Amino acid sequence: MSANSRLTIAAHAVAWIGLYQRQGHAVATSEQIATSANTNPVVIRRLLGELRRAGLVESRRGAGAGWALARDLESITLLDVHDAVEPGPLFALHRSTPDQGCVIGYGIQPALRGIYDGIEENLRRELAGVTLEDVLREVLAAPR
Amino acid sequence: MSANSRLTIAAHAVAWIGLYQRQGHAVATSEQIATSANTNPVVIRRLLGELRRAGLVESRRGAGAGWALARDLESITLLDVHDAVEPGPLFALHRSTPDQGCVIGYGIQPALRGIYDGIEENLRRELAGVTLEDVLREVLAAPR
DNA sequence: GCCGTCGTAACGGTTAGTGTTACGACCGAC
DNA sequence: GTCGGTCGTAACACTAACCGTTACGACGGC
Repeated sequence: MSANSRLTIAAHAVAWIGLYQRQGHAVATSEQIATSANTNPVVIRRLLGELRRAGLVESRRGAGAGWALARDLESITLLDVHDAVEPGPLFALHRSTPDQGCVIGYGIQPALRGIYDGIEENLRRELAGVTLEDVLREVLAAPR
Repeated sequence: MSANSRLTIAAHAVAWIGLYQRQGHAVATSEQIATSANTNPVVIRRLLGELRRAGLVESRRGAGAGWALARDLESITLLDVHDAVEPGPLFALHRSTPDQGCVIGYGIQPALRGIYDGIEENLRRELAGVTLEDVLREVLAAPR
């Protein structure tokens, strides 16, 4: 499947809440975020729910309810968001285990797993090096 | 994203052909490779067809037909295979363009694209650092 | 009690990957 | 020239994931 946009929408939501809070508001609603991201409020609530389980945001219910950051933008990295909304590995191995009687079939999975693990570890380091504060700064730096 | 196994199966096929040729055989059939990878010959032919378009393998038709490497295992990298069988980007942006009247919605796509591009460039460097010769060596190094 | 928002279930549409069948195209062997 | 094995590719069904949408109960400030 072509890549999905879960990380993008989740990062969008977190940056939006962060900026909104800096403007003096206590909470942001899924409706507001959905308007900015041009999607459905339920999509936002689902993603933010996963971020809440990861301890990145908090939600309040009842009247005047909405979402707030649980941590500073500086302490939230793209890796945090990624791990919260993207469970699977980057590359998958065979769907059904290859022929264990074949030399290649026997050794290919350990070999590729080792290679893939190293690559994914590097990817995670990259994602961990970008905070949502960085993202917001670059967003605000866009020329109009 | 639920990862797919196209890169894995394609690398499996290339390594299999490479080893088979070292054992003195001229060509490998999709049937043989499919048996090793525990999948369907058509799946192998489809993937190898993309590798052929990328200039990594060659195919012969008619009787005694099959597949052969077009280049040395040492000169084929995981990046070559990846580019041949995985067209899309790693992370996708918004499906529908965000609200351009919103500060976040306006700047988020350029910001994320820049970040994503840097990460993908690093991923490509990693993949380019692993040859199919490396893969085959690690495959054969598996203890029985 | 009212009303706005979250939380979540349920459903359908879209897309991609995968497995499978089928059949024509091709070509070496004989 | 025929035969038989393999590629090349279309076609279809199945699965899974993501996404959008509707609906409705839960919650809590007012």
